[in-house]
Amino acid sequence: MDLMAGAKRTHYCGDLRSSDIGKKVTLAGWVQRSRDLGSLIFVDLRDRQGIIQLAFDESTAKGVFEKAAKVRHEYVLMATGLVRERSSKNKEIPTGDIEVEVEELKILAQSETPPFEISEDSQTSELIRLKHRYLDLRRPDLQKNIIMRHKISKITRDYFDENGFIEIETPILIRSTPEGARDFLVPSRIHKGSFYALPQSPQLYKQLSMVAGFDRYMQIARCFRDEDLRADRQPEFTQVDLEMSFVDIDDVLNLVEGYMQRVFKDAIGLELELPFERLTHAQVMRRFGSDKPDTRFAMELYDLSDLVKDCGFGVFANTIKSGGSVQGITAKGAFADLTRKEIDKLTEFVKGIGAKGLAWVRIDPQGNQTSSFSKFMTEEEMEAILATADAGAGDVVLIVGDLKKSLVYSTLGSLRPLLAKQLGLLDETEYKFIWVTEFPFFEWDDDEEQFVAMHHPFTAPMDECLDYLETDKANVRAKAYDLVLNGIELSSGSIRITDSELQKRMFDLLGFSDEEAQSKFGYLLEAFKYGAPPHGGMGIGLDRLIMQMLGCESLRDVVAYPKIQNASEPMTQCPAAIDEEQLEELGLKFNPGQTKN
RNA sequence: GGCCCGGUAGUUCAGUUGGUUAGAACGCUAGCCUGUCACGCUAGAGGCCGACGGUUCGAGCCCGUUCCGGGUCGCCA
Repeated sequence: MDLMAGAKRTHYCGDLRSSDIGKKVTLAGWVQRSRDLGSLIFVDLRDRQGIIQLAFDESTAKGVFEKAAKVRHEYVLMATGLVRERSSKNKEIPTGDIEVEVEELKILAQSETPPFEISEDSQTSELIRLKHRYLDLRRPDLQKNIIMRHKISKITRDYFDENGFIEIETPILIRSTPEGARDFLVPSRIHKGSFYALPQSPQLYKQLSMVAGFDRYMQIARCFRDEDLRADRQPEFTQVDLEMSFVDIDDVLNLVEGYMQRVFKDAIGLELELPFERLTHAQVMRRFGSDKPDTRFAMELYDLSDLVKDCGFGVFANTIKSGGSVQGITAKGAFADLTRKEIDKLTEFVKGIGAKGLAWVRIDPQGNQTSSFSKFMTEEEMEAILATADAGAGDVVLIVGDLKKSLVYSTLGSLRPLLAKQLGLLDETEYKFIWVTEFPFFEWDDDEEQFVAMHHPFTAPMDECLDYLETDKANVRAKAYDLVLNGIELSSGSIRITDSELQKRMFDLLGFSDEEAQSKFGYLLEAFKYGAPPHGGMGIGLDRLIMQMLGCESLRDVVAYPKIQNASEPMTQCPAAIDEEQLEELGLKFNPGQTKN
């Protein structure tokens, strides 16, 4: 049976308007809802553009009317008829002034009752929706997101094309590199016992493409990381990956700013002001306690170490005497919100992330103080603290001290966004970008008790740090930069090392022997022997960007077929066991004793 | 791996100090209905109260274990 015999769709349901009145149209779509009034039937037909009302009444041919009466949720229909003005209009929908007086009706497919209603703002649990993602994706909000994603991808390609970039597809089956996140591995059938890895990013290939002379490369690249999931972290994700030759930091930053401006304007009609604020890593840490601060609100950190070093409160004084740090933030006007009980919750929170505790001062609207530590302090000392804290009536001061300055930062840095959310300081419609530059080159690793590379080993140090790479590791800064949007790390990049002498120094510093460097990155080092242009680039998290632009809470709302928290996909139930024969063919044996880690 | 929250009709939820036959709304089925648009009215079907074990005369409710989902910390150069 040829269901479509002779029929061609002429319009999308959601595109019809009053201007189409009198036209004969053929529509195809899914039944959103039908209202059977006896000898009058209305069917709301939905396609990706929207909904139109089909009308069946006494003038409808009998066979057609009876077919309309049989229609149920999510049946697939093709309807032909005349667009006419409605006798009673519906102001709620764009097509509410018109309807289609149906002459011919085909039921192209029936549908079982769906497990959940296909509607905007679904209240149904995500698991049930993901098991039937093809139904979930019929919902207008997800349709909108996925279509917007398409649009953003197109704008992205257009922008980079216009700026002379060439899209190059890099391999998905690549060599595993031991650095960074855990690799997804793919066993080789031909080379038994050997494995491909899925790329965490096209990093090395894009650098090789610079050596190859492509000069400006970009790719909308799928990347893979075998790490635990979060609301903003999927095991496979998409990156706008780019690399440019003959550039320094500013060139990359300027280009990416231009991209952001373009994509926000063309996709959601928002004009971003350039340039974005550029702050060094040291500056953002000192001011916000985080390398990806949300700068839509202030609540900046201040250092109380000098003020409390001789004070009567032993916790503070001893911390400073032992070389630690005491710092605070002030929640302006938070007296009513931050009750004792709420502060207790915050204390639990900070203990959960490693802090010893939380000292606090609450000032009521009349100016009366209550505090967790004032009984140990003189009046002058308290006054000095409140002056630095810029705290007055109605404010709450929160103070953290620790031997490790980094812990003080991370605690207050985590407290800031939490408080901002709780106190309603966040403007959901605001987009605040900042560049964080000059990341430290090395990071102190408590476990290994040594400095380790914070970035991949080809990241170039800042020029002025070249003199003391070996002698003052803590102060070596990299030509590495992040773009942060509303407290979310959107993208990350660097200028790379292309000088073989410098590269050798870096490997020495990072504890790579020549042999190790050769065996891990030999092909890149070899390539660099044949004329490597200076280059640098960036990877922009496309999923996160879209998520932010659309105001979504989870990546799953902007990825068509996402994984859930345990890294599986409920619809296809992957990952799944494979046949014995498949294992055998790969020369693999499953060891059930090692299923738990 | 740790911590927090959740799991009761198809869906979203309520369920009192532990006490007869576990409810509501929407959805579904059938009938009626000429301007609905969350149509209306009438009737009906639909439950392993996540699973296992324990306490008890009696468990949706209390205890233990476990499974599943969400968030988060670790992790993510």
